[in-house]
Amino acid sequence: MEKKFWLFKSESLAYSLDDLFNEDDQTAEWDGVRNYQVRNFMRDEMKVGDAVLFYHRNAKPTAVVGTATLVGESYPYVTAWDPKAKYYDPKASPDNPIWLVVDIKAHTKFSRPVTLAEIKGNPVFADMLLIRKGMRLSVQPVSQTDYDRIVELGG
DNA sequence: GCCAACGTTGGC
DNA sequence: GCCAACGTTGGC
Repeated sequence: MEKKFWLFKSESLAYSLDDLFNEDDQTAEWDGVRNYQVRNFMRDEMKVGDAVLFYHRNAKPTAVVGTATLVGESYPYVTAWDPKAKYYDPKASPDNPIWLVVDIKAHTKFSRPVTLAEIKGNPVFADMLLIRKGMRLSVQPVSQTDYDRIVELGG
């Protein structure tokens, strides 16, 4: 299966790339997805070894700050049907989990953030979903070309 | 904190 | 199946 490339948006105040590096094995469950398009990406397209750009929103500045790696395929978010769960969804059930999670492992921290302003200002990134209509997707595919460019800029 | 853009829900 | 109301995202 061909390797794919993604951009994961994180609320940096709630969960930053440093937090991910501080986890055991630098690995964490990416939960809280509540968008069907993103769910379908997770279900249908994410594979072990896919590469992830880690993006901080609500940071100063908003920027891609490093990379991570998908360490497993998606699996049901089993606590969604538990009323006490952080991301409780009354429509979820063991027969119909609805929502999925994936595990990602921190890979690199850029020597400098690649800011949204920089990406917007550079015509080579004009096709990125990040700055287009799909801006609101919290997880989105990126092309290998754009991935490589951003990694090169970030060092 | 504001608010525009977009997704989801629910009445009909 | 339409679409208005409502909720969420996310840049600023």
